[in-house]
Amino acid sequence: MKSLEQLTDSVFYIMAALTEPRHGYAVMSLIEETTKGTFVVGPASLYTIIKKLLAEQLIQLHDDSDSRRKVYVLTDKGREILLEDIERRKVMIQLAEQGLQGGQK
Amino acid sequence: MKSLEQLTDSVFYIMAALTEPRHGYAVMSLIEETTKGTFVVGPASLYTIIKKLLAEQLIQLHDDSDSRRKVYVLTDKGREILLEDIERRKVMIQLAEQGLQGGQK
DNA sequence: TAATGATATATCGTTTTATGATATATTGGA
DNA sequence: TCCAATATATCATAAAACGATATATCATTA
Repeated sequence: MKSLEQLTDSVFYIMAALTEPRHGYAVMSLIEETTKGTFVVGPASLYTIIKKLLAEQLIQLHDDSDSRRKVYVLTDKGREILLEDIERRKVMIQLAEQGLQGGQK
Repeated sequence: MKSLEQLTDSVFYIMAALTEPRHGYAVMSLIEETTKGTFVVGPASLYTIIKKLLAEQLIQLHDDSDSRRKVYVLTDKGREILLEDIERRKVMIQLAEQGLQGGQK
């Protein structure tokens, strides 16, 4: 994520999970659940990415973090970037589907 | 792409472009055009990925390749995997949008 | 016809990103 | 009290992507 122009899939999943305040472990579990185990973000990836997102101020520590759990949530900047990336991804899918249709001819 | 369970964005874009027979340079140009320069796959990434996709048999050399241009196209396996990944990505976007809506409350 | 810019493929070396393995500590049952 | 689940964290490594660069061809045009 050197420039955060585009989010990688892992980063996207994590940011999507942090549209609501959640602690790291909950983010991991949520991604695994919602993707039915298709996409797994292990602890190494998770905390590496969380560290970067904090540095980029796309997420922040939420109030009700205690010593045991650190709760994170998207910043406004984070929401904005997530929204932009959603749009990019929609176009991306559209392109692929167009291609697949065209090929059927 | 160690297991091709999920495609990275770059791989996805390239495979989407190869729903129709195209040579490498055309793939690069197409991605740049269709994403309005948002996403650029340079030659280094392109040919690295093409090499892998060939090895995994998700793309193949197309008939009308000559010495100058190598034309590639998705294999059936490639189409299948691209389709699966489109579905994954749709769910992914849905999750993010749900989160953003919920947070608005 | 020589030069130029666009087309086209390719690789080397490095950076960036992701992950497996592992460590550590806490909490809530059985 | 033992164990599984919860929870965070890092190290070392692997995988993925990319900048820079090299090389060659083709079409245009000066």
